[in-house]
Amino acid sequence: MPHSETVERILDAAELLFAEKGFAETSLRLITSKAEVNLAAVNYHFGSKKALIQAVFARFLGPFCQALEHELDAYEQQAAGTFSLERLLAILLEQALAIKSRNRGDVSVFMRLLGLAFSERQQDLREYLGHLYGKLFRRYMRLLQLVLPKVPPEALFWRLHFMLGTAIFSLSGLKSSMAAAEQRFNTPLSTEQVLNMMVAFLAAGLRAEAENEVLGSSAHSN
Amino acid sequence: MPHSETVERILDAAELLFAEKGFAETSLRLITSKAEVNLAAVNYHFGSKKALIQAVFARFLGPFCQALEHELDAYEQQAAGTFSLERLLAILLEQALAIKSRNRGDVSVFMRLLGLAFSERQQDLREYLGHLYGKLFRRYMRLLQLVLPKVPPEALFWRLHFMLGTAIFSLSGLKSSMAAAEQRFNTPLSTEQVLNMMVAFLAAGLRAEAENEVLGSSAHSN
DNA sequence: TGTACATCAGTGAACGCGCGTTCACTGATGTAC
DNA sequence: TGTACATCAGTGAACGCGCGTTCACTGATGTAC
Repeated sequence: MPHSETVERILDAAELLFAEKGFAETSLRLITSKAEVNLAAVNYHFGSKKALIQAVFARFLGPFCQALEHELDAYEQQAAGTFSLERLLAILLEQALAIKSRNRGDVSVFMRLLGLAFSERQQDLREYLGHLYGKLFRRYMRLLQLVLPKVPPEALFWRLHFMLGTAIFSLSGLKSSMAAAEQRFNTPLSTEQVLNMMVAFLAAGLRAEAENEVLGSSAHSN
Repeated sequence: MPHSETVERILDAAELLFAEKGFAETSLRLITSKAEVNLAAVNYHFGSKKALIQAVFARFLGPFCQALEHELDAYEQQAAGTFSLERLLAILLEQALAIKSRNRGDVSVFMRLLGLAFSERQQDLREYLGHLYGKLFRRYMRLLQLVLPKVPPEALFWRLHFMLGTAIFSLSGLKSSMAAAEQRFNTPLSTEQVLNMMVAFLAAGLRAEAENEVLGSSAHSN
């Protein structure tokens, strides 16, 4: 998929529209008319709608993972054994935030796309991403474990899932939540302030002492 | 929308298929053939696909909210001023779990539908739900505030969003995550054990001390 | 320098298909007199 | 008890529409000789 202006315009339009409406509800006609490009150009350059979806993900996840990897390298060298959980979380969120300005979008676009990858019926997309970025995911998990030696690996696995949920879900709807918060409390917050709150929330959750059994075991087995 | 066997069969099929594939990718033909019912029956009984979607939500959210309200009543009377955060969270998750056995589904169905309500382009669905269940949501938030007097309301608002994300996201993919965990650690967990871990994670996150500024304020403004 | 050909980004119109919805109709059940 | 009519759940076939994809084609640019 080499570069031409048409290719870039299609990717730009598709990225925004997918984030806004999901894959199924975004037609090629909508994408090409927003991109001011011929309808047939998508199939000419990408082959199919499915391949366009993968190209959209490759274009924004590639730089994100590269930058994250680079930041982790730098931090590992500099911090040399004295990692901070908060800093590790902040690095992750900062990279998500950095993607936004690169793509003239806001974080929600990035996070909504990530959310789609998990929630939509795109099994092959998930496999494709897992194959490309699984290594980085495992590296991040290893770093977290290093910082949280007292948390058993099984618990860490689940807490990482909980954390993913918080990040993807809350940042997907960040704009509308910020509007709701401002209307309610009359004090506008910056994205950075919200992310700082999120880091505090996640760090405390990840550090939690071992759980009690609070659910009634009367509960309904699976 | 009174009761007839046909109506129930349509709702059952639609509930499962919507949870599995989303709204746009679930056609009426698919629903009616799974329900073994005539194609025209959906429009006959519900009027439109959109109205069917709302009916699906009303059917499972109604009982859920009623049960939750009832449990909160009981707990408020019994605990009389000595609430526990963990118990409050457990009550919420127990009700989600109870819905599952009522509907012969598993929790994922319930949570995936909830997730759809937040993520799909169904603005009127969200308004409809907000109107019906906003009161209960605010009651729950008030109870949380009571248990967490040291957390400022603004922070609690955000932490509640973070918590929603964890619950909806992780429980949506619960089955596949549990399979992945079992493959990785060779020790099968029950749904209740996962939920206990989630309560511990959320309780610690909700209780977190005030946040530090860990994000570089070099960051890109919104 | 000129001509023939290959390459390739892009186009316009059409393809068949599955979609949500509509409509005239059926057949069973209940009600009025 | 019998007949006429109303109601209503359900049906089969068709409607127009928007979808992703295909295809023959154009026109500009580069290459070979």
